[in-house]
Amino acid sequence: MLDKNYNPKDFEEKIYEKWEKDGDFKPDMKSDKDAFCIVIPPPNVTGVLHMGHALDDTLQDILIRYNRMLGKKVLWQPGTDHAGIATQMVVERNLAKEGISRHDLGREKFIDTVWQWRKQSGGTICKQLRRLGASCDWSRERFTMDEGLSAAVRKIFVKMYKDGLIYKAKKLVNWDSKFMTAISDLEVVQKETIGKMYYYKYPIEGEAGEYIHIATTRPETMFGDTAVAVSKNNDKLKHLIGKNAILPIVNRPIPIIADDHADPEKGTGAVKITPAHDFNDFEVGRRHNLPLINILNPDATLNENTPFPGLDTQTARQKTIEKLEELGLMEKIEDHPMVIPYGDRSGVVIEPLMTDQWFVDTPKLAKEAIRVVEDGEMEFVPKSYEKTYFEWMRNIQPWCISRQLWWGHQMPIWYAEDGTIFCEETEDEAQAAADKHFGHHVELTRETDVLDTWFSSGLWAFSTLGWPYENSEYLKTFYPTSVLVTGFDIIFFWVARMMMMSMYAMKQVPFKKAYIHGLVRDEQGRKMSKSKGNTVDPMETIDKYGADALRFFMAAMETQGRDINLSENRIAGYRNFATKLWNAARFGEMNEAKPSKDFSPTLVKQAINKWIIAKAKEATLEVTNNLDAFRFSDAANGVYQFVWGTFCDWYIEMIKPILYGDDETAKQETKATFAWVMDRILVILHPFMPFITTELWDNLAARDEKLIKHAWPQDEAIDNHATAAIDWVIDTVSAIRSLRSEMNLPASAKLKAYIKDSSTDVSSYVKEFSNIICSLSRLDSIEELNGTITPDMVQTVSGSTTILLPLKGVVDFSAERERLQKEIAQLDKNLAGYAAKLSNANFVERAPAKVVEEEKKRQTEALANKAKVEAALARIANL
RNA sequence: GGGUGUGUAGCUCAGGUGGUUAGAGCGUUACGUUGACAUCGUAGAGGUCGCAGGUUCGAGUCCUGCCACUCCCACCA
Repeated sequence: MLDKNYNPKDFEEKIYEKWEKDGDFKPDMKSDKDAFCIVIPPPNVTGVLHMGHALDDTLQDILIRYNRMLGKKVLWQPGTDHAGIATQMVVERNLAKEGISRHDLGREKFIDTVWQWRKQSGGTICKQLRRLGASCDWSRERFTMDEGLSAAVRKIFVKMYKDGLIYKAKKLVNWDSKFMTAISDLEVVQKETIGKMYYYKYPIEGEAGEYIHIATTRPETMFGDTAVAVSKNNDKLKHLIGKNAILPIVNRPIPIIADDHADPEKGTGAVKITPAHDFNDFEVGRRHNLPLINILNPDATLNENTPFPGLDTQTARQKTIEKLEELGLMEKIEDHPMVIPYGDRSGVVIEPLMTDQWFVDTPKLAKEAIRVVEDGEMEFVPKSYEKTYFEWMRNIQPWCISRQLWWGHQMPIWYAEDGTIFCEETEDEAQAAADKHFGHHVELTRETDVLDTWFSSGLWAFSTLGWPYENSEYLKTFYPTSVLVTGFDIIFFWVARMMMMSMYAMKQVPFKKAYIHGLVRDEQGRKMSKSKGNTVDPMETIDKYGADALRFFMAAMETQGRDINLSENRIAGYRNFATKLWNAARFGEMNEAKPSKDFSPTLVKQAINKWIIAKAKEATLEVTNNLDAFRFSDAANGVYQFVWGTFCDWYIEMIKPILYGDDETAKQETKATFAWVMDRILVILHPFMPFITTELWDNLAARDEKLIKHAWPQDEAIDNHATAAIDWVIDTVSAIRSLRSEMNLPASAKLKAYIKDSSTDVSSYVKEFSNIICSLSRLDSIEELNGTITPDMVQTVSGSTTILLPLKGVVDFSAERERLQKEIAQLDKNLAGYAAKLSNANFVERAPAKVVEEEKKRQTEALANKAKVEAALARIANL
């Protein structure tokens, strides 16, 4: 017996545990069916589930469950990411609470601490994914720092190094002074701010009283200046080219050079050049062979190349200005809108800094990654994201992969004392290579830098499947994977890197399709963030409304290319939908509608049952087609509409007279049909709402087979002729209900109704369905009009059918006249439209014959209806 | 500066290849406790589809321009 109330808490977790225990998420490797595989975008080990995950993983689970039911060999490969900076940050923060820094511990102990920390709290997000219903094969859970995945990292790294695709270079990189590491371009976020523009002047060497005027937003960097640039087309300033300016405070002469980087229209037309601290200046410096002077320490304080060693940049800036003012060189300070780079994780200002770093030659790797998308080997859904991808890939810069962190994959690089580099997968191999190279034993030291987290994530599609060491059945079976589902915000971080790394390592795309979705925003459409305090915890939502409601919300709201605004109201609405289904199932249970093995939908005799079977098959086809096209909202709304609007609102109401009547044959068939349709609903709803569907499946009958593995119905014949009769009943009932409501006929008023229609079909419908119609529209009786229309009959028209209600004494006829006038006005409006079209020779000649025919039919029908309404009006003219 | 997307009912949004009277949920109005469900039912009100042109027999849908907003990338000495 089902509980009176739908209470997801009672069964969701229990059901999940059973699935997992029974191994239902594992692919049947012996099956000869097609493979279907999704690798999960690995959440950070430090992470907790947020609404973005809830969306991403719901969509994946829908696809996974759908394909599993299609009978494919299905693997959803789960795992987590070690998330270098993020994790190190969290662990360091925890240590800081005890007053310990990572340096107190030393590298090895610190890394141990991270592993310990991962052990105790690393499983949180995977537990939360289980609450959501994610049917991942947890027995294959991977972590980017696992030995297997680390082996993959080492192998690829060495191969790339030997292929010349990884190299070390001294370059200007984005430097994060909080973590004291280089970061990639993508980890820098630009923020608009109102800063200051400082105007001051440098004296010209040997020309007393002559100055060159400078404008800068960062005066403190002047100690790193090694030139001033002026455009050779700058008539006002070009005479200074070739002379020297004297850098004030430090009194160092620097050349005034000609370079087009200096735009005569901007600032003062003269630009101070600081090659070691500005990306543009670096290029200018290279063109002119300028020396580089580094003025910063790794923590972004000024160094001993400046008069202010140890001061942070802000303080040094003030000091510099004071000095310039003392020297009488400061001219003015203006507000200036500008964009300042910040570290996306650290939140501190990013400094361009000259350091030795390791790079991947991404411009080279991008070529194949671009080609396979051009050739359609990998498709973006929606397709428009291709453009974003191409745009970025075609302008890609070398990727800085070295991080001066501790938590991550230490690079497999060893240095001999003379600096010779040996890159091998193991220390022994490196040693052997070094010894051979030098002809004798040499001491090696290992590179301390670790790799950017995204390096190992880039291998995720094949490293999780066992590459390179396991001779993996899984790799053979599931690679390339079927589809990747992820947010547009990590196309560059991850999708692009996976494409490049996979094409390089595997010579095959990592996934055949990439489904890209938007962001989950708050109710007002604002981005959710902890700092704004507008985040909603999916776990709380699940506690309150059930996982099924949250999942269905995500599916129903997911339309391609748009963000989703979270709406608690709407989630509650989908909880109500689950309640509705629950109660429909209870209705079946109370009426002993049990699924029967002998039942075949093709043998059904009664129109009502034929009708619902055809509708159920239509709904199935709709869901199937939409899921195949990744149209999640259309798929979800299709089931929703069928369950609530068709099955509950019409079918259940229509079969009540049968179930409470005494035609045993009809009753039995109806019960069996009900059960069949209920089962069908559970099947097609299962990918969206796995919990309630399973709970009902298991409770409504003894089953041979689990719902999660039940076959998805395919290639069904739909009897399109089976629906006409019941569609007519629905139209008729709707028309009568409207009429009753518009005329304010009390619900208690039991009425007689007459039907007038020339069609012989309708004659038989009236007899066959009179009890259904009466029950649904609260009539005493309904029959064909036998005789003439009496003046007190109020009429309404539906299609070719005229419905007449004798209402003498029940109704205010002036209101009825008004209603009929309104109806005539509406018909006139439509008729004018039809006439305009049909009298247009162009339309009649050029539109397809079918369209013209339809238009004529509509016109004829409207004319007939108008005549009827006018007649009705005439009849009651004097009442 | 380069690129992308969006603008449809009070609100949040659907409307693959142009073709009935433009849909849903929520909200709202009226009625209703009828033997699954008030987490409900029935009926209704509510839209010049951002603006202006164009293509077409026919445009919410295609094209051009404009307005407003979103996001991404680059850069601003």
